[in-house]
Amino acid sequence: MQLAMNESIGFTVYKTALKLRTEMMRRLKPFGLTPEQWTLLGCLAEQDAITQRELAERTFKDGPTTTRLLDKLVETGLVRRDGSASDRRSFIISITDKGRALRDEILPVAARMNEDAGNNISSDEKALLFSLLNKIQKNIEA
Amino acid sequence: MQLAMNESIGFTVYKTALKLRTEMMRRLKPFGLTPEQWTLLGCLAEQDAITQRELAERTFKDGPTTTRLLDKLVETGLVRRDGSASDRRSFIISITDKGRALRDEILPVAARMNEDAGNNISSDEKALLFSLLNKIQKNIEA
DNA sequence: TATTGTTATACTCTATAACTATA
DNA sequence: TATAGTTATAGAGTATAACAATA
Repeated sequence: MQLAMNESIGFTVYKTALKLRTEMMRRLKPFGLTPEQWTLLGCLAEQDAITQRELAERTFKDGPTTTRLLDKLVETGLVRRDGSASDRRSFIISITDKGRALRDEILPVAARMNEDAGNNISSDEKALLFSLLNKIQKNIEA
Repeated sequence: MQLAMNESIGFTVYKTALKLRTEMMRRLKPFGLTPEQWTLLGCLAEQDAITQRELAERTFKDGPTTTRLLDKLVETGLVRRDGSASDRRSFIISITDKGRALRDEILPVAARMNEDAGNNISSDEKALLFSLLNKIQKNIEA
């Protein structure tokens, strides 16, 4: 099975993802954020004032996960939930000044993480890696 | 951030891993196994009668996680925990006949999953993908 | 002293389904 | 009917620590 597992795309990708997440979690710990919370915060820093649903789609998270992650970010004052004027079912999610400041602090850490993960991997190889991973995702959705 | 997220190795690998796991979970549901339980069962089918510690190392799971997963597999009668004769601290983990039968049933499903995920990806590309993912893991460990 | 494995705590995230409120 | 979001439940992972039994 050692052989078969190492030939499994799912197992190999999953194992790599867990290691990456664990290391990112370690590096984000001083900032009090998890990798997933950071994904939302980083997304909002680029695209502010979007609905919860749109945020969920952009970060590829499902409804309940987004609700819980946002609860935490609101609780720590990094993000704001405002009722939508046009649709009273919706919330408009915005990043606060505190959230933006924290994001600016974390940005170099995230960049460094990406550099470390991609050490000794050429730009061409990285491009191919992204393209293959995207192809795999599309294969699964099909 | 849309841009930055798609340039992030961690985010892209993680997202791919989640999609793969979700689909695998769906396919394993009729057999009553989760992807992680399947990993243990498949490993044992190839390498029977190993210690719990060795199983954990082969599947890259930590102690508490392995304990919990094995509890479930023992409970459903797919796996056996026997005390080791040579080291009375250890358990020898074996797959039962029921476990082996289930494994034989699932094997083609797992193979099909791997084929589907790797659709339209050449052998050379797959080899490169595995090599890059392994390089990333080593980068993180360093 | 070190190792094997268990137990416990406290979080985190994901998937799914059921639910409320609104469109 | 469909959609936005919440809540509840269950499985999985991480981190940490403490612990018993054995080497």
